[in-house]
Amino acid sequence: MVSKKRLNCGFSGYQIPVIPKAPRSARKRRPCNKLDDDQICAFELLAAVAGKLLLESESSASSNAGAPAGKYELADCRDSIKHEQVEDDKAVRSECLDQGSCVESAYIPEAAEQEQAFKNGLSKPFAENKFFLEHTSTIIGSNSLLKDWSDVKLESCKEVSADAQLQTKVEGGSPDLADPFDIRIVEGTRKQLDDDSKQTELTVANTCSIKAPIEKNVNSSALVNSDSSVQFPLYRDPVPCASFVKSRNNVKLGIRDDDENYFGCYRHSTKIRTFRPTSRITYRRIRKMLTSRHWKVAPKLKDCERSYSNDGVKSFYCNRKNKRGNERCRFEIPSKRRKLYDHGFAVAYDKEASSESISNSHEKGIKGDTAIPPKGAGASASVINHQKDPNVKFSIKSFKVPELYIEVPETETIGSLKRTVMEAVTAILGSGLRVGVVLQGKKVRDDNRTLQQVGISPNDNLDTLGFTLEPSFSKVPLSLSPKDDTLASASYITDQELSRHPSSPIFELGPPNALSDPPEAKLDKHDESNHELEMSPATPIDQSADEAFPDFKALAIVPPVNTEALAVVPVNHKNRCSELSQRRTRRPFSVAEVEALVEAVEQLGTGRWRDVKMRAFDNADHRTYVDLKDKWKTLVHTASIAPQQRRGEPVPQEHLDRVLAAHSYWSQHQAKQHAKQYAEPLKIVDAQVQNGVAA
DNA sequence: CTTAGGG
DNA sequence: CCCTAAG
Repeated sequence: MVSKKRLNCGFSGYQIPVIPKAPRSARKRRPCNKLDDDQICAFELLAAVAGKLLLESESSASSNAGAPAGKYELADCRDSIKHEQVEDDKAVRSECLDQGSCVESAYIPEAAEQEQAFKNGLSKPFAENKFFLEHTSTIIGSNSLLKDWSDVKLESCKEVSADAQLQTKVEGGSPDLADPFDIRIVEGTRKQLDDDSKQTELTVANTCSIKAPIEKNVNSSALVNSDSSVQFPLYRDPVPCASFVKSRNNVKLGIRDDDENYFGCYRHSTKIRTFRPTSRITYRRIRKMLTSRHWKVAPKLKDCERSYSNDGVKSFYCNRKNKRGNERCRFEIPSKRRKLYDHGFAVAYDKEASSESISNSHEKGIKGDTAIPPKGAGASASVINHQKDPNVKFSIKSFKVPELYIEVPETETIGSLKRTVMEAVTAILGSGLRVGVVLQGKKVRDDNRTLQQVGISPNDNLDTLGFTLEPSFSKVPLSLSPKDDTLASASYITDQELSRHPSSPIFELGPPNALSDPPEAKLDKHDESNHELEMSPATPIDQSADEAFPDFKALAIVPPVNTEALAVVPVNHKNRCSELSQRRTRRPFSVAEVEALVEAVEQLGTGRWRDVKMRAFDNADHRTYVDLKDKWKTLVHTASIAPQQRRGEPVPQEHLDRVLAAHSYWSQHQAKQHAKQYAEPLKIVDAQVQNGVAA
């Protein structure tokens, strides 16, 4: 098996999404993938286009968000594209949709190849077979499909003739993609394309790279208006700066997670066992399983960046290294992320797309209900109504973001401050966002109510309608039910750990009213399959002990509306735990913890970590006996090296001396008989009392 | 599940 | 911290 490390490192900046490109010889033989390569190819091409577009736009996102900034060259897909007709779409669909494994077998094995192909494509586009996608266009996946595709403009260098060709084919009911390089889809072809929506749909469903975007947008199909521009699904990772994520910037936001791992308002840490359906062990086991699966599934995917698949699970940790008052808060993002790409490349794709959404949303506002500008701020949304249209159309200029509290030393530089703010924002975004709907100043909490019921109609002037973004730092555990959430919510506030660690949080981020008014969300009726993802009243609560939580479908999925849409992408329904495999946040041991550990080991000796754990860290769920063992290991090492070589928070020499003494003692006495465990230690300690430590 | 160790 | 082999 491929080494994990290899998979995780070496990436800087955005990574190239592994977009399933063309089927190569290998893929063709893929047993699981019964789809005609051609079918996929056609879509893959589009996917590639979209991916490329996103990549491109990413770099220029800041400058020209909404302006049609020229065209983007697409990677050459010649090798990978097949030209044949799309066949029985139904057969195809049932086949792939019914077996989630299809995704795996279809893409994973060749991820490397695809990636390479993609890169190659980027580096050496064929002059004659270039595809262009207008910058302003984005691809919207929607169950209604092709009609949206009509908004995507693919231009071939060969132009007109090719153009005609395509249209002709389309009309024929089966778009012949024999020469994908000559495809040109323009507005005028909309209708023709509609005729083939079925086929497209099928293809989409079976194409990993596109699947995610589509499924997300499926829900919004109804809202997609005639605007010629197309938008990408907006729910993905809003973090614009990948480097942030990857570099372990330790910024602490809004949460306090001291040694005992508790979070001010959003995270609840203490014993969640009560509410936690599964034990830590079980949880870890799950993680483990998922992890292994992950490798199998997407051995080539890099996971330097976090992804936010709507159904994925991600962990979000904010922890402060220690309680020293002058220390800056930290927000650590696991650098070694391991994610499950249950949706194949969807994740990566989404990731890239997010940036696009960001840039677009700024200038163009958001249309449809799934759009959420990661960075929007201030202004609320306005609603544009069109008389005859039964649909309520929204044009969200920007979103109001939750309050953000940041505290930095006055000696900080502006640059540093900016960075901090950026990190804070990133943290919010990274943790997932929820959309809140505010009507006439009141928050509309019932997700099950229809627009009509709450008073939003196409003919009304909904000036009082607004949208907000709410951070969802924590995720609702997979098996946690709404009820449980409530419990958890109540408990976290009184978390005993809060009192135990009176140190004040340096950062606070998120809705100030988190405690009193925990964000809530009702389950979407339509959302059976997304059940676990539903946001619940306990959303803000954290399951401190666990590293990962089911992710909400933050943005994209928030306002799901269309039930059928889900049917299109059944594949991921059960893969909610996609990101359970994240590495735990690093939690350096505090001096106090070290002391406690030393104390316990002196008494119990090494080799009885479980006992040590119960004795000294019984209430620290985040410290497993393995952790303690590891810590002891490092302590011994630390104690045996020169002080200059030590890193991290310095451990008092006194403690280190005790470590060496205890280590030495227990090494000789090996695990003595239990009868001695309490007597011996005392002697030892006494013998080492040089430093005045009382036994 | 625990330990012990390597990574 | 993670992962695993062992017991």
